[in-house]
Amino acid sequence: MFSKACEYGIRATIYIASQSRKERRVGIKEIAAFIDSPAPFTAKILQQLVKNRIIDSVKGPNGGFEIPKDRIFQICITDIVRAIDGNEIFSSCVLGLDNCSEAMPCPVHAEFRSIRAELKSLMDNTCVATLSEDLVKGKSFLKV
Amino acid sequence: MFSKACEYGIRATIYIASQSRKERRVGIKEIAAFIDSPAPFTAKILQQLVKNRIIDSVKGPNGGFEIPKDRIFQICITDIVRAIDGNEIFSSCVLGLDNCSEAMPCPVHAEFRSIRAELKSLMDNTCVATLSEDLVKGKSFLKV
DNA sequence: AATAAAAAGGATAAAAAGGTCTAAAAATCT
DNA sequence: AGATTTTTAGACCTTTTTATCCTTTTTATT
Repeated sequence: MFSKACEYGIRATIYIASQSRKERRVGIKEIAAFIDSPAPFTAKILQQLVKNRIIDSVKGPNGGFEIPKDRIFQICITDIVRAIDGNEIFSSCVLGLDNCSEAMPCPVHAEFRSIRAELKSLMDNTCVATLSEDLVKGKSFLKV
Repeated sequence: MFSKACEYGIRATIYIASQSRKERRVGIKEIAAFIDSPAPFTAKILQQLVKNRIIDSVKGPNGGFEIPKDRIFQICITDIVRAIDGNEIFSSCVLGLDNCSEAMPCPVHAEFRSIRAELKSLMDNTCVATLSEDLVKGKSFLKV
């Protein structure tokens, strides 16, 4: 469904959010260890998230990544996916046709219409605040 | 969502089914031209589908690929996807965790539970007969 | 029997995704 | 100011996916 990069990106964002709730900035090594991902690769992905204004970074001693507290309520899964995998997952044809549309639909176009809308809606309405809250409470996990 | 191989596999199966309805066997070149896919690569994918008893092949002059008429009602999208991409799409964690489960869920596990079930149900209940019928009637398309 | 037509199989190549490494830049602390 | 810590940036490597090509096998037709 998502690329590896996107999976790591979502997991990292949720972890950073969980720590930002406690006013803690976290470094790349800590993030990679907590979400069980390759550190250098994860660093690359976080750079993309910084450029897309999803997370903030601070260099130097006591630096790291963080998310302003109010912003964790605004960031939804869609934002992270768009920043890393782009818009294709929402817009492209299930069977890979270049110009699939209501006027010239692929054979499964109608069948997938509503489920794709549901998926989009789900991702639009699931914010990082909720996801990180569950993590903090020990109700969800980011590795194993 | 699906690999390129799987997209071609589904498109090819629908086209073969549409011709099998008319008792026509079709060769790889015709299939690739109709669904606008690379012929040698598509041939490889069809081999997998033959091994998985989704389609039949006949060698020699007037040979090609076909699907017994009654079988087009039994083949669903799930069958094709399983034969090519395997079961991961149905079973693996959205965020890539190895042991994501109800007991140790990833942060989006609950959110995606019902939509994944819907997706599975949709794919289980969409058969090649319906899809090829729409194609024959000119209501759906397999290229451009 | 010879020929031609078609899929099957295997080796190879190109492109994309996934992942690593090192040097540079920025910020803090002493 | 200098040393240290941390992100940033870019080049590089590896694996997987996508795609091609050539030979072999099978079958039908003449």
